[in-house]
Amino acid sequence: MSHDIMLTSLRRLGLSPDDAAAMRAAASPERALPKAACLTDEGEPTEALTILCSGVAQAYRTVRRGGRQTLALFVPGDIVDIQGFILGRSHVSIGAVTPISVSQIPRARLERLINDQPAVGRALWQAMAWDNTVLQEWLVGSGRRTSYAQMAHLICEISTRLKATGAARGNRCPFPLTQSDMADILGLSTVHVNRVLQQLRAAGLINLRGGQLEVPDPALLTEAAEFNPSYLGVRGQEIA
Amino acid sequence: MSHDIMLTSLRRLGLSPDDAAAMRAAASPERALPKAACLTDEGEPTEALTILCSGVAQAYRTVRRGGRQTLALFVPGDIVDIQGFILGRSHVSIGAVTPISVSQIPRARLERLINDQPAVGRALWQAMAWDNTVLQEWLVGSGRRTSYAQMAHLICEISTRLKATGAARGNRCPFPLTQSDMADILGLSTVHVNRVLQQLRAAGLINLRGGQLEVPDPALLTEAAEFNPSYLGVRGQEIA
DNA sequence: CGCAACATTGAACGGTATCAAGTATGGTGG
DNA sequence: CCACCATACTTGATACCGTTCAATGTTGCG
Repeated sequence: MSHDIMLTSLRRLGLSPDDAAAMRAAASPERALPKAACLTDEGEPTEALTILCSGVAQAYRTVRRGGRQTLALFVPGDIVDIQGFILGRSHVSIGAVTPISVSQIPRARLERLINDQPAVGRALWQAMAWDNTVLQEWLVGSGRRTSYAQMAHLICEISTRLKATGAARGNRCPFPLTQSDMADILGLSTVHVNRVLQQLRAAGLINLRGGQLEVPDPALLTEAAEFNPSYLGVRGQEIA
Repeated sequence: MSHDIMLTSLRRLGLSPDDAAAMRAAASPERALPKAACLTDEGEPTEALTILCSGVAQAYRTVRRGGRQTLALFVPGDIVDIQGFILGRSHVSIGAVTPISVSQIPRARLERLINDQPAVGRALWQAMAWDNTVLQEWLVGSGRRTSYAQMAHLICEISTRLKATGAARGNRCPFPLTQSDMADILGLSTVHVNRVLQQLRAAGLINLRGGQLEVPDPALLTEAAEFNPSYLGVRGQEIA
């Protein structure tokens, strides 16, 4: 089932059915990791391309004072740390936010594939460019948005990306992050996250409870978040 | 002279002499733009790859409330907005911080080059990955560093990158940013930038005056900035 | 049932923005 | 050579947003 997610998301990167199938064929069986597990550490050589099959993962950097900064979130179907693959060494740590399962393509096999099928390299290059637009959007949020808009934006982004994997019913979707996860991700205190969520609830923008998110009026939330899904590229598109 | 900067920096991306020369040959003559000029606007199709030959440029996104957020800085030799090239459309605006001059390679010619010489595409892909590490570092700064460390970090980054273009004598180098430029880039008020710079001066870390930066003890500044130049990749390496 | 994780609340502190002047510095026309 | 102006830089007072510390409530699970 989650192997299908891998194929679907590769196809959505613009790969032909053959190329996507070739990549899936090169991938190892799924491996499960518990919540908070660390997949790779900052500075390690990257010997494989990792694809997230289930759960939520994050890329982060640790900082002397003040713990760590989340740099990217990954939902099922996402390729994790393409940058580490192309540079040969990861500049970020990868951790599991929830329990996850991943599949990997060894470097040698992927390099051969890229060499034989230039479209594969091109698709990965583009995927990295989209990762970059997401990072830019986060920097805009961190630098120029109120915590209120940032929270709204995070909720929009996560729910949009999760919906694209097919994990939604109507205007409800699972929301796997706890308040402390969000605090960690946005660099806010858990206390403040709690208060901002209450504001969002009071404004009628969200209904978040027990891992389930309901957005009564998506247009209103989008407005408050200054959210424009175009930066998500292929990730913003629903699965047919 | 600045055409040499282009060749040098292409070589530093890992391109062979032939590939670098081919790219230089494909590039248009330099075009000059005044300070504050806008090279491309958010959302425009990207029909060429742009290389900065002189001056300082920035990529930024405009935000409803609160002006704009700088997402990248470019110094001579840098390729501007590779992401826009690969995605076909720029998601950021490019502006001149100081007067600049640029040279461009039309999309069609570059696509042909990438097709014929896979190493060219690979080098651009890697260059984009390094852009990504810089962006990550900025997000870390924005999210987890004090304005004091952020300022110190910006100064380290800019001076390191400028030095790599050969624009330094001993521990002095030109520093082309005004205090309001820095405020704009870091998302601080000019007032606060001024105060933080005074702290840095008082601590004996920098000597900044009239567009010239002196760093009495680089190790001290690096320490205060939590600056580790490894994230700059090839940009951090001095020209031999 | 009891524990652990998650969520909520209040009070006080601090960093940074904002507003509002004031002080160099350098270039330009008379 | 000087008066003038624009740009860059500096300074002080005040307000607000988000943190920190310290509890307290709530939920779900073994």
